[in-house]
Amino acid sequence: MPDVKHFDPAEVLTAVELIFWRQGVAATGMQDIVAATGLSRSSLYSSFGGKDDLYLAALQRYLDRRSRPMFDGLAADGRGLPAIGEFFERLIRLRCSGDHARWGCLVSNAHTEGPGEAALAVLEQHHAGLRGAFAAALEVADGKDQLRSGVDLDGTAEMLVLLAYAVNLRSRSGVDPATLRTGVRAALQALAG
Amino acid sequence: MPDVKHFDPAEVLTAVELIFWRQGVAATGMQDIVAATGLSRSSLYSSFGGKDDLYLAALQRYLDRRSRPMFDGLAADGRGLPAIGEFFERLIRLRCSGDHARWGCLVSNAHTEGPGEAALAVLEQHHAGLRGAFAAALEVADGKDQLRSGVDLDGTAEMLVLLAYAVNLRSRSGVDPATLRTGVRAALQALAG
DNA sequence: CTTATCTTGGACCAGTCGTTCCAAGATAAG
DNA sequence: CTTATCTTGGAACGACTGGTCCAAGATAAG
Repeated sequence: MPDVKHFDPAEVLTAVELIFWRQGVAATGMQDIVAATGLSRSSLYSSFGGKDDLYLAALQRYLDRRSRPMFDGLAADGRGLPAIGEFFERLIRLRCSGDHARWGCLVSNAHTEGPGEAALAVLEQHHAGLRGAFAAALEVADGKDQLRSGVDLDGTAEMLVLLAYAVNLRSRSGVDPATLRTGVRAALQALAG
Repeated sequence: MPDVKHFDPAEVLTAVELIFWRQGVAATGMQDIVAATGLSRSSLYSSFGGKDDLYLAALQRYLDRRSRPMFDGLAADGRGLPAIGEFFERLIRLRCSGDHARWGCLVSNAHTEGPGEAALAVLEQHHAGLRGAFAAALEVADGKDQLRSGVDLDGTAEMLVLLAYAVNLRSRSGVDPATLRTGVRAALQALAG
């Protein structure tokens, strides 16, 4: 008897994710979302709730569909240090060129958007996921004797996560990707000795 | 003949700097600035221009009065690696405790505020200043044989800058300062070998 | 086709945005 | 004190904010 939705929720959330990613939450009005999705306010509010709910859903979706696959790829890569190098290489390319150049990372950007409790939980998921992936790659590297002796694996995983955040942040300023590469390379060389 | 200003512009700019620093540009209304400074809109607009001009002035002031002294202190510190370690120690303490805990760094935060040309120029000044300070400290460290052989000084300076940005960013999530310290310490240990 | 139920477009809400403007107040030279 | 000039408080501006509401439209079971 009832009517059914005239749109695909997943598709809509992707559009929302993109607009928040590029512009940030504060700079994005519901009007922009209406325009970007083609939906009316009624449909948006009845299906997703208000702006904050929309943002949270976009954040979670970004983590699940964009970040997590990268993390999993890194964790599953059995090469050790080269896997970490390639991760950063891909990250820098992603952040500085292509469709999303200079957008940074939606989750990193969220740090400066005055995230609420729920958003902070997503940040924590993101951090733990990336740190875990680095830790896995470092353990492999250690097993393959790719690391200098005496390297603190936990601390180094944390350091690499920080480096990734910085790449995300700095990419929004339009920094030269070569500059980012020199920084990352210096970190990895210091580990390999 | 003319009247004179009934306030101290420097004092007002400090209040503006604090509010932008804590809340971000987008989340701060002119009303907030009126309340924080005690001035009326007329005085604000006639003396400083609009919101964007105020932000730019606050950004520049932050760089000159807060960042630059830290940079200069680091560059002038003759101890080499320990100077870098203490810089990060002070940074983490500043970002995670005290009056400005969880505020991050106004310049780092600016990356996600859709900075215009003028603001980007300040970001560049900031980056160059911090990088120069790290480079100076690294050169001292190298002269004192505190560094492993084969360390790329330029790349390492860039890496340390990235680390500082990440500390600033992550501090806004309320991260445990001890976690930040382990990451920083891992980076420095990798340099010292 | 009827009917019950959900969705949808778009008008509409009060509140806030950054900004402008002007009369009233303050100032100091003459 | 007069007067010229600048500053100041506060009202007002149109545009836009996130959010609500309801009549009209779409849907599919009976």
